[in-house]
Amino acid sequence: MPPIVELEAIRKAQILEASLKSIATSGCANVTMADICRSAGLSKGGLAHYYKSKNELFLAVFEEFFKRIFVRGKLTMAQYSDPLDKLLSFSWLYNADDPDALLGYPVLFDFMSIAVHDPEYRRIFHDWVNNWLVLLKEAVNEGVSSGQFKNIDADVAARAISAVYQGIATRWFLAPELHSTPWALDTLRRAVIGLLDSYQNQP
Amino acid sequence: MPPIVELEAIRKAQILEASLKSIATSGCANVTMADICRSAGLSKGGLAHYYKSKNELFLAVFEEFFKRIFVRGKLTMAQYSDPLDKLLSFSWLYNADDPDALLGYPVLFDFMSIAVHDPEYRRIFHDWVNNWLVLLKEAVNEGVSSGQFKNIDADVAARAISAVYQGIATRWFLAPELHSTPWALDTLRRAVIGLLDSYQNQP
DNA sequence: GTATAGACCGACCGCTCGGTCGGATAATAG
DNA sequence: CTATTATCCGACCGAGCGGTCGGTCTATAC
Repeated sequence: MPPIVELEAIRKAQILEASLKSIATSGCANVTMADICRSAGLSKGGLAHYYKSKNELFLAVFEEFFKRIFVRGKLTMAQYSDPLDKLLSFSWLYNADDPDALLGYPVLFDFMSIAVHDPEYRRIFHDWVNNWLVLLKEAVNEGVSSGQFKNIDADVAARAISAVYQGIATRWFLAPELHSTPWALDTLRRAVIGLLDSYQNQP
Repeated sequence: MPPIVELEAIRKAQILEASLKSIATSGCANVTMADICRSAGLSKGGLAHYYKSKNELFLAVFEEFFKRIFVRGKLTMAQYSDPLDKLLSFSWLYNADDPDALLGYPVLFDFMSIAVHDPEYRRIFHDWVNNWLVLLKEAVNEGVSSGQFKNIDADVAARAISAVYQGIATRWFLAPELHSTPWALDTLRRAVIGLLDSYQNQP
């Protein structure tokens, strides 16, 4: 019997954290179970006790990661009351000193490249994006209710804003020599405001 | 001695095309040399005669692919005379029936996930993006010269437009249930126009 | 004719990695 | 105390892969 009741939860958290770091450092294709064991401070058998296969482990890692990032985004957004501020509240995604960003992008790029060929991964991506869309949609609708935004289809606008975030992020992270953080923040703001204006003026 | 003088060029093209298809189908991490040999109609030794290692082959595949896509974009853009039309001329990127798009996105996602961990891949990505930026910049500058656009920093605007293309593309390809082609085209247009307006009104 | 060299083949080698399995340890149950 | 069960270890297995290498074939050179 386990000496600690929550041992399983603790171990799984250890393993997931170690896996996340390993994946972010080396990339999914290069990470071995041995790497993760070393990073987690467990043996092969010990790890196998909690996750039966590499695929099962990786799926858990990605789900956990997406959940974490989403929760953070939700909390950050909740700190703002103005709808536009809410829509622009994800600027920590373009902060080179942010540990979530530094870990997150390598993991996200790896994830997407697998999702191209794996329906289960694509489903996770779909659900994750959908969560963001719901969040953004709420902010847009707040603006519509308050009269700050007019005649905006919140669905369409949320999709657009979310996609812009992702595009800027991709460039900012993979080609930083060409895309500075100030550029990213300025572009985000202009694009979001430009889109909102567009929806209001040409519904 | 070779019976055909350009045999090497022909074989290399065969191999690159076969590799591209294999990568797009299975993903870099899953493609084996044996797969590519089968697809190219060559033996292992025959392939090794032209490309010494898997890494060398893959680098050649990606360079060739990026070149091809860029050339197409350049030619397509040249068919338009209006600067705004030029900036919006890459809509074939959101055409689900386009073979370049269908092959291209899997390859691009794979490439980016490798680029995260490989400086040489990142350099190739950097150069590729830069080519697009030059192209877009020219179009913006045409608009500035003609007076159609005013007070626009072509550098900044080109980066923004290019990033928006990429963001929409990512969503459109990986979560098509949430992001239809009409949405992609409409969002692209609104974002580009919105950005141009923003730069003109708040330089 | 013979010699030479490019083009290509495919069996083989060596290595890596994911997964397994018998066993050790320790805490609890009875 | 013994029996049981969760936890964890690490040696081992087997499959798959990239790359090699001796050999074959063919066309050119002489």
